[in-house]
Amino acid sequence: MMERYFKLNQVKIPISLLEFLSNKKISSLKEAENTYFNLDEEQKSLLWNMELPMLEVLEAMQRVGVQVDRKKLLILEEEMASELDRIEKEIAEMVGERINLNSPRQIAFLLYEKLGLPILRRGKSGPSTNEMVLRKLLPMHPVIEKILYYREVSKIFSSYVNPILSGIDESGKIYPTFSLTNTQTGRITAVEPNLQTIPIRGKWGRRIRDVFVSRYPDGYILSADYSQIELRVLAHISQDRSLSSALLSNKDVHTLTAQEIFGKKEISEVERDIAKRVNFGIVYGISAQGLSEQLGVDKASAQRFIDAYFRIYPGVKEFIDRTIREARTRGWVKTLWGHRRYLPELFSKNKFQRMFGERAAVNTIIQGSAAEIIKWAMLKVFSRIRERDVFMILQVHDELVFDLPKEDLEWTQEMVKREMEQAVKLNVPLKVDVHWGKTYLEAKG
DNA sequence: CCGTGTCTCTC
DNA sequence: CAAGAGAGACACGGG
Repeated sequence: MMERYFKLNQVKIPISLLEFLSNKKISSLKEAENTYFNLDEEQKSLLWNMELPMLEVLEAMQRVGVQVDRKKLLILEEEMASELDRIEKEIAEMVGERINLNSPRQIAFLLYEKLGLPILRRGKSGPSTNEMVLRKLLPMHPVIEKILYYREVSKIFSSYVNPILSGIDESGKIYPTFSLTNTQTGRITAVEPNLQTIPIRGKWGRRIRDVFVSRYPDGYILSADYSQIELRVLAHISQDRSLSSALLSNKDVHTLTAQEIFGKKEISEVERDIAKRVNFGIVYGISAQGLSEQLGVDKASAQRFIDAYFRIYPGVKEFIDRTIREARTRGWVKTLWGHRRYLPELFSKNKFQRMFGERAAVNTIIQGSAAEIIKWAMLKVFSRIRERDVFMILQVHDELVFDLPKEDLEWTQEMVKREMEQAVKLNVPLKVDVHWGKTYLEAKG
């Protein structure tokens, strides 16, 4: 699609950016002009100091592309194709017929009609066969395990192996497209391919990461990611004392939350995992319903976890209440640097819609402010690498990825860590972990 | 061909 | 049912 522009003193402003900042669809140049002059000072400052400069950074990243080891990927393609073929035959032998394993409907017929397994959950168009359900059915029939494995392999094969192979140019690179204006929260998105969702767990997923390499013969891929950036933003905005002091002293927040929730010092892996999910839940705008699903416990127990959380972190509770109150009166929320999200859902007749609006209000402030911090960091880092052989190749929400010659390794890791950690000043420190290696897989620690 | 639903991957 | 933000493959049904 052609990008539309609004011209102001020789500067071409993409209309998408005006739409993004004003949360409004713009259909004519006249409307763009009105919208621009109706932006408040904070939003104009965002446009000129953040979004327009970011456009240049993203355009540079798109031109630079990402180097792929084509030979490695071709080997992987063959291995996966024969693996898929093997599983398909095994399943056919087991159940006596060939079915399309990509079809949820055919899977459902096999499991619930033919094999008579219990229906644990229904969707809009029939019984569910999603991963959660299948895991519960695992002990009841040996074919379940194979279906799950088929899905794991075929997902990666069709989403990554084929698209990446067909996207490679003569120099062995792929060129994802980044968008600044696609999300409600200010995050950046990537398409064709979506390199923000490259698998990380599982053996086949790791093999995909292993095909992304440096463009320099002896070069490195370097990855720098913020540690707990959303919790740090939450601590900063809410000013909650326990959360802030935990992050100040670099404690493991999930363990600390677990210690407080369960009221003891020694925390098991399971207990820490529960606390971790509660911490995430807060960032997502928690509900007892949602948390109970995540944890596999009843709603009352989930509610008890939430209550316990708010007793330990009362500042967070106040932040959430204040946010929803303000959102209801103004109809919108804003991030630390002033990006707005309008929330008409808050005034819906539908209860779920209203609750959704409340969760989105909380989440947008946290996720959106974190997105702004990374943008500031990208701008600073970009200005320092623009005359060098170091390339910024990806942004994955809390992570920046670089491709660099061997001799720039020390300079880059030191510079990136400093610029990211000092990008903005919060009430709690920002922490960045840096890893590097010959491939993107190695660069993830 | 296109929209909708399901599923699965990321942060 | 339904925890936030996304991309995208695939099946399927309507046109």
